Amino acid sequence: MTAQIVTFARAAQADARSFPGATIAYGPGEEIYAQAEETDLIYRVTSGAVRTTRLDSDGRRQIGDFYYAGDFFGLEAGPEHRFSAEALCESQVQVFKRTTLAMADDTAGVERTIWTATARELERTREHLMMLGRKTAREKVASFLHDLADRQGGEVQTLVMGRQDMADYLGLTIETVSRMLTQLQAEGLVTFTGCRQFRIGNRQAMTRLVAA
Amino acid sequence: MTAQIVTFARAAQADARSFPGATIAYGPGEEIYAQAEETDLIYRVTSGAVRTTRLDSDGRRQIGDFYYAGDFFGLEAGPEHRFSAEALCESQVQVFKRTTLAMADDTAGVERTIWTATARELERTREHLMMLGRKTAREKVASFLHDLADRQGGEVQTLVMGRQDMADYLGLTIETVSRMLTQLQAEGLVTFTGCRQFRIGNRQAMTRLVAA
DNA sequence: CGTCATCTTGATTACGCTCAAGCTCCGTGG
DNA sequence: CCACGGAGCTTGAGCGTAATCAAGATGACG
Repeated sequence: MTAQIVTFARAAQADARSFPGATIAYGPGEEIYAQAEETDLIYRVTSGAVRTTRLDSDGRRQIGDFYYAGDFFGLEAGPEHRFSAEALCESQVQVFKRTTLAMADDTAGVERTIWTATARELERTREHLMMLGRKTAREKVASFLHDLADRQGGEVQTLVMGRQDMADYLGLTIETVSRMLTQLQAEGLVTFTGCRQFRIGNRQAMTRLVAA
Repeated sequence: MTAQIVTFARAAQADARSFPGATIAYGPGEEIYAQAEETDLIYRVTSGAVRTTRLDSDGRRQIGDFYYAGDFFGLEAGPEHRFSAEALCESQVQVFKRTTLAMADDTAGVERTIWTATARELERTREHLMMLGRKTAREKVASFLHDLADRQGGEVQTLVMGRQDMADYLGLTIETVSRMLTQLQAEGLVTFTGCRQFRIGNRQAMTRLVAA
C-alpha cells in the first residue's frame, strides 16, 4: 500500500511482460490489474490470496471470487478486464503473457490447462450464482464458511478477508454478515476465536444448512 | 411434453451418441439433459431457445442462462451436469460428442471454438452474478429487457419465456417481476402489447437504469 | 364459448438494509 | 507500561423492499 511497494510492483509488472513466468510480490490491498485493463496476461497465485472486484458507477461492489495458492485468475474472453484484482495479504503472483504461451513447445498442454482452469472457474461462478439468487443471508454465510473449510482443510480455519469482502462476495451488508456469524456461533455451528479464526462446531448441521 | 415427443427425443438422443452432429427437435418444456447427467455431449441451438435450470432440495429454482440460435451450451468442467437444460419452445438442437470432436481433423480449431464459447459463457455468468448480487428488483427486470433487446435487435421484442422463468433467472418472485414490469410500463420505459411482446419506450432512460 | 394456465393486483409480513452507537483489537507515542 | 486513537467488528432500533398469501383478470386453446 505504500508508495514504494506500488512502484516496485509496477516495475516488476513491466518486466513480466517481457519475461513471462516472472513472479511478482504484492502487499495487502494492492491492485494486480484494473477494471478495463487489457487482458493479455494470465496470473497464478503462488502464495497468499487474491480477490477480483467489480465496482459499478454507484459505488456498489461485487467480489467475483477469492483465489489461493495454485489458482489461476485473470482469464477473460474479451479484450478488457471486467473485474479488477487485488491482493488480500502479502502475496506472490506468477504472470504469463498469453501470446508468448501460444508459442510454447507444448502448446496443446498449455491450452488444455487454460481451458480446464476456465471451465473450473465457470463452475465455481455458477455455484456462486446459485447462492446469490436463491439463498438466505444465513445460508450464504454458512456456505461461505463451509466452502472455505473445504478448500483449506484442517481443523482451525483462517479468514484472509475482512467482513466487507465477505459481504461483497455474498451480496449482503457488513452488518448482516456480522449478525449471521453471531447467530451461527450462538447455535454452536461454528466457534470463533478472534474475528478471523474459527472452527466448524457441527459439521453435520453445517452441511445440511448448505445443501444444494 | 406429450409422451410421444419425449419418446422420440430419447430415441434421437441415443442416436446422437453414435452419430455426433445430429440435430434433434425438442418441444416446449422438454428436457435436453438432466442435472447429474454425464457431460460427454456438447450442444448448440440451431433454432428456438433453451434454458439451463438448477433445482435445489427445497424446490428453489435458479435459471443459469437462456440460449438462442447459434449459442453453445452444456459446457462443463466436471463429469456431471450441475444444471439441467430444457427447450423453451419448439427447438432444434445440434449434439456433438466430446470424445469424437477430439479426433477431428481440425482439432485445434475445434478446441479454440470450445474455449471461446466457454470463456464467453464465463463472462455472461459474471455479468449475471453482478446483477444478482447488487441490483434492485427494478434494475434486474430492466436489465433483463434491455439485454434481450440488445441480443435480438429490432424494434418489437418477443419473450420466449414466461414470468416464472424470468423470476428464476433474476432471483425474484413472479409477483415482483410482474409488478416491476407494470411499473416500468407506467413510467414509459417500455410498452407491452400482450404479455410476451414489448418495445423499449425510452432507450436512454433504460440504459441509464441498467448502467453497470 | 368455456376452461385452465398464466399473469396481475392487493394486503400484509418479514428479511435484510440503513443509520447510529458501542466495542475490540492493535499500533503508536507519551 | 499504559493512554490514546483509529480501523474493523458487533449490536441495536426502525425502516423499506421484496416475499408471501390471496383474489381477480387476462388470454390461449380445445
